[in-house]
Amino acid sequence: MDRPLPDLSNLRPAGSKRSSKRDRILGIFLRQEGHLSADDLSDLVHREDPGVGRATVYRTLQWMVDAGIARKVDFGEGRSRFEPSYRHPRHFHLICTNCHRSSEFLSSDVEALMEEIAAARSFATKQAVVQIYGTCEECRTGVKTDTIDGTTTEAVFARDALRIAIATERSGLEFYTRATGLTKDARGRTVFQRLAAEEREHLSTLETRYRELVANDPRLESKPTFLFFKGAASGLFAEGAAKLRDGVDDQQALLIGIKCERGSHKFFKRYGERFEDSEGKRIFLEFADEERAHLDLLIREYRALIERQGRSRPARPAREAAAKRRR
Amino acid sequence: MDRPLPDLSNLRPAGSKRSSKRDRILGIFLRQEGHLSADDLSDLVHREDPGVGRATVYRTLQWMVDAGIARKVDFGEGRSRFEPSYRHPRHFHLICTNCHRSSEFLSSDVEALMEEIAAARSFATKQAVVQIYGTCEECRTGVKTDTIDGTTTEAVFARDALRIAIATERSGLEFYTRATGLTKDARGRTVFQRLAAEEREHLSTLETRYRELVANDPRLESKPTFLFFKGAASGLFAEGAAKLRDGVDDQQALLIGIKCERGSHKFFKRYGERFEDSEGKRIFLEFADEERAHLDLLIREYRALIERQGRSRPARPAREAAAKRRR
DNA sequence: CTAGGTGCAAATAATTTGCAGAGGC
DNA sequence: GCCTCTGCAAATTATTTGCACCTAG
Repeated sequence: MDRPLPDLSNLRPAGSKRSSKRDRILGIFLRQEGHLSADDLSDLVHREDPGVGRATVYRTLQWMVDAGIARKVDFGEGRSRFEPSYRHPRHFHLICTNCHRSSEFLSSDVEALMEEIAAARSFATKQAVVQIYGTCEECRTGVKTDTIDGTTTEAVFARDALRIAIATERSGLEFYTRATGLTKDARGRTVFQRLAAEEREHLSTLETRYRELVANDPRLESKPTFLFFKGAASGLFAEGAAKLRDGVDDQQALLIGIKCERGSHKFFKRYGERFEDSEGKRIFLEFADEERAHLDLLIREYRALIERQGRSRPARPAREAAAKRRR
Repeated sequence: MDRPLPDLSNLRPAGSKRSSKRDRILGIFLRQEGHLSADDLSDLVHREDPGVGRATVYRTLQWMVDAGIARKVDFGEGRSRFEPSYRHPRHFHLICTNCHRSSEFLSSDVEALMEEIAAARSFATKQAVVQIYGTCEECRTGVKTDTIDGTTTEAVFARDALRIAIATERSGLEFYTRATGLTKDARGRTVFQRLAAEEREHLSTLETRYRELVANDPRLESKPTFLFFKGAASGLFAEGAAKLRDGVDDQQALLIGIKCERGSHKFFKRYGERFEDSEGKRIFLEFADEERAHLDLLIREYRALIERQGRSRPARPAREAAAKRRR
């Protein structure tokens, strides 16, 4: 279970020096999993090098937080804990008040709601803390359960990112397949066909990647969900496909496709951007690019259709909206 | 702005005694607004009665938390703060890292998501903490804004409860009005008519109550939203009304109505129950009862319709489901 | 009378700081 | 050589506890 350790050799916050002690503390910190308190870390360091003072550990932790290597978390125990942020997405916590272990999760839905609330209060959010206190399954039933700890978060996050991307692709594929069948205009049909083919191809790429990831660590598949998302993106296409069923003309079909791709692009971009470098981040960002390409294709096609039809009235707002989203 | 102070004379957690000091500390605590630290409170108490030791303040605060009079909150400052829980619903916080003030909010949507997440991890939730750290409007723009503090939370909560109830009633009224127009069966029409009439009546009751509340404190109306809900309940009826527009038969209309009332009842009940005694709580619980009555009426009518039609097949599952929700 | 409640001072516990010496650049 | 880092011990801050005394029930 050795994690690739980051190359932090160039990491040096403003006006700070390297030092062997600091390097050692950092190394030990990154090698640990879970949430260490300053004292925990100090003890660990002492075991390897008794000549390191507690104050230095505190100072180094502060430095790590400033440098973005670590994050301070507070579980209301009257002391701070620290977690590495390298390749470790920002997340929320479920905290067992019985065994004092914590398990991590992320919810795009909760984040979206918090953003809305902050916006409603004109509050500029810097950071959000979500902590659910209670009793974990193991403490209640005695049955050992697969957990997500600091060591596995990254892999589980990548797994969930892939799952979401795959679900979205599937949903998109169905949408475009259906749209192809419905479109009357030959040119429009070609576009939908092309998009369907692309989705199919990406889908198989993603599925292969998923299989590889799981093959790497077979326990991965049974780990609980880390990223909760409630179909934020994949739901869009399902909704779009449902609308197609109600019967729409070519122009409407394109508009629905545009809406889906735009929403999807936005979701994946936003999610990809908020993470530290990680596989999951890369999956989201790559996927966002693809959705973006589809979106551009659809918009181009939509404009062409409008021109051919001479129905330019609805074109203007759509183009403006598209331009706005882009800035 | 004097708040009615609670009658806590009988308040006495297991094996505890009255004492004049404790009463004095409690009184001062309840008279304050905002989130006091133990030291803040200790200083306040000293001003009135210098003969009270800091330790007693700490002990009394602990006692208040045990007795459910106060709640401990931790804003990551390295010390605890306390807020009164009497007539003060559990809530979440927006915390300004600049002026160190905090403002309160509640989101049924966030809570619902957290419940789902906890359930997915088989985690028994005891308490949830949601804190949004950032910069408040006033600190950014310099413009004073209406805020919600400990003193006003209860009134704002009541206002929001009424607003939600009113929105739901409006939405329900529209639903039943439309359903009345659509129903072919005379008896079914009577039921919808009756429900529409009831909604209209309740609506005017609620609106009167809202006007009274606002008349009591004119600043109330401009206070920011405390309870965010995203149409959790009122959205149901809008959805139902949309379905009616697609054309449904009497039986389906009843089923849609049942679904709406059930969702609405559940929402208001759940919300009402989670609060300490307060106007908002009462509004929610009364409203839940009303929705419940409507639900029963609709279910009764649905059964009668099924019997008359001799189409008993779908009746069974619907009744069972209804029975299940009831336990 | 007796189980709590209370003040005071001392104890803990987590974290910070002053200072003199060590070490990176 | 200068500026930062480091250890150590002392200081600070929030909170708890021991103990002798006090008070409500």
